[in-house]
Amino acid sequence: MKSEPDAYGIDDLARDGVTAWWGVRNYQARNFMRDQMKVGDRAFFYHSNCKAPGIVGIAEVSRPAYPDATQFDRKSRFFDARATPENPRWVNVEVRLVKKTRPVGLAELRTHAELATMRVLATGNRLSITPVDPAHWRFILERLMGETAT
DNA sequence: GCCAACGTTGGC
DNA sequence: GCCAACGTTGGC
Repeated sequence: MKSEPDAYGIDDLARDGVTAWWGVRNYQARNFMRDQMKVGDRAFFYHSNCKAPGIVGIAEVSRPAYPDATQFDRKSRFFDARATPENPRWVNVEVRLVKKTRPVGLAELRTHAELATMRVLATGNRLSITPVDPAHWRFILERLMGETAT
């Protein structure tokens, strides 16, 4: 899950403990939240569009997809006139911080052939949420972070 | 700040 | 349904 640290970084999540992943306005990313992300699923927290892009922590889904309130808020930049409470268009999940990790930078990720097919590393990838292959998950956790995969 | 890549919009 | 134009993302 990508976030710009200037907007909401790992330290914000460390402070809040739990946060709603609102503001996603991309259909593919929405569908991942709506159709695939289950409570207890884990995710890498990735800092994007910043000086040192990369993975900085691990988060866990704490609430499944539900309508994103900002789509109904006329004052929000995420307002969507086509969305109604009866027919919401956008959803968000909630995630909690599992732990901060050492930063595993994008450049470092790219050096590992084992991770070459990671979606988040694909050229031109702009999706804020991408699935992580279990083998990639384990590799990063065990080999790059020195954690025990669960 | 630049620019490549991508998703969305809207004219036709 | 095609596709050009546009806006956004995000690494560098």
